[in-house]
Amino acid sequence: MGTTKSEVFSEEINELASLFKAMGHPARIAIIQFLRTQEKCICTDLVNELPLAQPTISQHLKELKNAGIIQGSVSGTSICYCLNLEKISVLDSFLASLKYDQSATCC
Amino acid sequence: MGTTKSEVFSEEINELASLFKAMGHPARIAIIQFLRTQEKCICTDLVNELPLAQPTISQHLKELKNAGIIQGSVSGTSICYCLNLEKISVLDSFLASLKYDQSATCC
DNA sequence: TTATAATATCGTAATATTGCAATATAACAA
DNA sequence: TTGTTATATTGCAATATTACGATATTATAA
Repeated sequence: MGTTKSEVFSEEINELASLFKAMGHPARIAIIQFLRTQEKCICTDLVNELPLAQPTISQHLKELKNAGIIQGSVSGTSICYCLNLEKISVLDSFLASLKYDQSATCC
Repeated sequence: MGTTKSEVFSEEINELASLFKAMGHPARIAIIQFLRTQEKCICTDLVNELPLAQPTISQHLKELKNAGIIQGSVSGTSICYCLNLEKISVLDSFLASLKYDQSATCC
């Protein structure tokens, strides 16, 4: 126990869950919000922006990257991290599909 | 350590993160998907539908309820759980706001 | 009352996550 | 080369999550 039983669920469900999970942390939401407002984003900006240590931020960036929510391209000594709108759309479509089904609310 | 440093983030960010977190598990996505297709939903249906033990499903339902993503009303011996579209909208709006900001993609 | 059925709670083992100091790496500058 | 700056990785302690058996609760039925 302690491990999520992902084997028993469809790939689609697992993908959605891991995307949501990647966004399920305040630091990662803050990172995403900051990325939205920046033309380019390098990690140092985040270290100055967020009240977390550099290794912690690096770790959160890695998780967002693993989930595919952000992309990073090396740019000299720094790195440009950006949102991957395709993945955002996957979540957005899922949520939208819930909203447009009226029978979903019965309580 | 081991605890999320929520104190250092805004309430808005923490609320978004906890909603995303609540959806960040395949069983909970499956529950939400199942709720979407049902007129009414009682827990037994889920126990038959999902390959998880009853206490596990009950626990996941509780987490979704705590986050406000579903609502439950007692109906005799069983319980009718339903989606709370308001919370879904909170997430949906956040994601939509990311999509409509073109400067977000620079990589 | 006694049974039964539906759901919740408790307790706990296994595992995952979080945060960070220390350290490593990689690119550029002097 | 030697520094310096930006980011990543390692290791680890503290805490959280997951899954489920056992058990409790609650509502109705017999």
